Amino acid sequence: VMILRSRFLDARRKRRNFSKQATEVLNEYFYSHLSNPYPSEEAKEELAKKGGITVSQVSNWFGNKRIRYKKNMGKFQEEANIYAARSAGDAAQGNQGSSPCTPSSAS
Amino acid sequence: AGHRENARSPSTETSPAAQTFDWMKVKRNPPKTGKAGEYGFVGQPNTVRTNFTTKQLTELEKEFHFNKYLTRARRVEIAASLQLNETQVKIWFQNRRMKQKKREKEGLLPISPATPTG
DNA sequence: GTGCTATGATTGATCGGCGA
DNA sequence: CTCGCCGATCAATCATAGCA
Repeated sequence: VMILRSRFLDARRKRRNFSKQATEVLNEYFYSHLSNPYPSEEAKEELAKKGGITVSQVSNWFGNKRIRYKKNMGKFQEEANIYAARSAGDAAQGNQGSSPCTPSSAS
Repeated sequence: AGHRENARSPSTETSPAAQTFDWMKVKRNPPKTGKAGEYGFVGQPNTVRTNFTTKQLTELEKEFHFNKYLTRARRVEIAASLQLNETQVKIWFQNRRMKQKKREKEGLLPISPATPTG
């Protein structure tokens, strides 16, 4: 390696942390669907809108979150508890029957 | 489309907050990029993501501008020219196309979500 | 001003589904 | 049945932000 790495370093890498609001919405969904944190395209759009970020950013967030969560589950137990308590009563844990929860606010 | 798993680990249920769901156990097979002619043995899985050189990327991009899709013949030429696998060239073009699509999509409505009566 | 962790973005390559 | 493409995702890494 050495060398060559001096790419102009695409300014793209320039990033800024998401707002508290965005993180809140994302984490809420993630832990509310910890059994299957794979939001559909629609759900992503909804989350993007609520968090004031783009759909791609939502996808990136979930991608990173999933990988990092399973790589260090212990590190997220705290967060898991916090958000789990907030939604307490959603499709999250040993929920096989899956309730017909469809709070999709119809306009 | 994607995974549809939802199984939970049979054991380890003492923790109420987080079991071990199936998606957490998902593991990807190691890359079979059988990279040869560089180091080590030939045909030995690299097990690591290949790092394309600037030259290779430049050539690939140039070709991409020429045509978004490759023909078998063209692919063989490029692969040999850049010393890459045909599969790598194929995959690169696929990822490239997806990237283009994403770019077009983003530079279209991220600024004006048209939110009437928010 | 230095060192480490947290986090968003990038990207080569994989997975499953489709169609030719 | 094989092969390329698409869409989504994985997994490793880059580069920066944030904190002590």
